[in-house]
Amino acid sequence: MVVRLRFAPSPTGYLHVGGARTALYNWLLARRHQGSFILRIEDTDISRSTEEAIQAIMEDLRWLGLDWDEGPEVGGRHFPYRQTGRYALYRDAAMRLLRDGKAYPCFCEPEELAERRREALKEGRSPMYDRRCLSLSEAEREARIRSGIPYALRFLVPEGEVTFTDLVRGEITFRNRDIEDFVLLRSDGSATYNLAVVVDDLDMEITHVVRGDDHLSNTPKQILLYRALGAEPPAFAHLPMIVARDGRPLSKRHGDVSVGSFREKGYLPEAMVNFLALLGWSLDDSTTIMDRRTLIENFSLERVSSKPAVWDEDKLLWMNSQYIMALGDRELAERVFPFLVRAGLVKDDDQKAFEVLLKATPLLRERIKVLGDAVHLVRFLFQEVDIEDDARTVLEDEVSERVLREAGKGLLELKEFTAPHIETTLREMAERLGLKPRQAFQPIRVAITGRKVSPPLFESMELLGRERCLQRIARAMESL
RNA sequence: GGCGCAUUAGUCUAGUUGGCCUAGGACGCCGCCCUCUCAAGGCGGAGAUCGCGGGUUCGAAUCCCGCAUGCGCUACCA
Repeated sequence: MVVRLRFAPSPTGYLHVGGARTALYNWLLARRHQGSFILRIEDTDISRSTEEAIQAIMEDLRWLGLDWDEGPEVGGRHFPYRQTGRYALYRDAAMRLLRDGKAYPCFCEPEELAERRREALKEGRSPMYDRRCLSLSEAEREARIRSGIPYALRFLVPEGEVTFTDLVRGEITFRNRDIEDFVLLRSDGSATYNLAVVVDDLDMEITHVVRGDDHLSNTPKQILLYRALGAEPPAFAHLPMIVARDGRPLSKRHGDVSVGSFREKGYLPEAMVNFLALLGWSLDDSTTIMDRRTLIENFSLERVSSKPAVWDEDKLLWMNSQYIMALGDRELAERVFPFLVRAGLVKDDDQKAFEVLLKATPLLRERIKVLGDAVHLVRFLFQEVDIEDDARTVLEDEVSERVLREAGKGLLELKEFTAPHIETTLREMAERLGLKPRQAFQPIRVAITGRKVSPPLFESMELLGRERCLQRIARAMESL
């Protein structure tokens, strides 16, 4: 069997990490079994859906490397891939159910229903729809329809129960009497979510529905719909939610968890994918770093955990640093460069600046966890320094002036201005002055980079060049 | 209120059919080494009576029952 999986976000906002993981698992499964991965936009809620959100979601998916075989911008046999425009399909299905006596019109007004719900809840009863419109006589029903009273279409939930095997959690049973006659078509004629997904998944021949845990309770309704439409339901798998440390669902309160924000901070998509994959799934008892290929070859729903995963940004950060360390010089420089541009340190097309960055890359690699970290580490290479306040105290030490003066002299006389020579000279100087390396080098570091923390001093100096090093040392002395 | 799902260290998890678990790996944390700062790296360490209470069994994190807690659904939202 050719598997077909889909990711069906509703474009009411950006893509967050939970959605990204759902998309990833679907994609992984599709790739693993040489099936299709479909992107479908669930914009039935027109008032909350935006075009920007659709674009942003697609951009984030592409950044993660989750390409879709069918969907917006790539097309496919089941066009269109957003629910707006598929109304006819939903209506046809609904009308078929109505004709078959599996659905019925409901004339109750929303306000009235809400009121009844409140009452039921207050009295401790289940707030289920009481089916009052089901008992309307045929004549009465006709009369109301003819007089133009707006009505919704409700699904007539049959008796019995629904049992299905969730690929993650096993067998689950719901009693139909706990399910109310839910609305299929709103009184304005639009389809509700439960009708739309079923019709779409059916039409798009989806074989596996892999989605968040929050849809588990919707599943029996959808299975009932499949049966009523005379179709076989797909396989279902419900992923545990991703929650914050306090155990609550991730939300804005817990910081920015949009995929885009991680991209902007300088996380690598491959690290993101690796980390996301491990949030609820594991290969074995010890493997943590896995490339895309390994993921594809090994991913399976059987090894998906059923308990909620806590979003642990510390671990993501560590993982990102692992991926950064594995990058080659040029590759890393190319990825870092745009961050320098954005920080205003260099111009987009500054080839010379890129070459400088490329040479600095080996000094950076083990010192940054996200690409954005590079900015403050290499700033001194592209900008005159402004000595930071807490670095100032280093210069206030009484030995500083002597160190800077001697260093300046030594460097001036240096034949070759390269890291090894600089190091030899400065170490000799330190010894001459009876100073520990740290005492001798910190003032120089501050003078050169403006900060107490920097890439290795001697290499940094070589990169900067003798001229500018001497200038900075002189300037630091003046400021004393 | 009803229904459903979940419960191994601060965190991600391993633990597929009960014994090889004196519960394994990773992040984080602590200490030492290395060292021009910061990292990276090396070595070592603390941290879980497997939510609680019963039961089945020679033997349970693993099976059964109950309870508690958390989360989800219970919309003419998705």
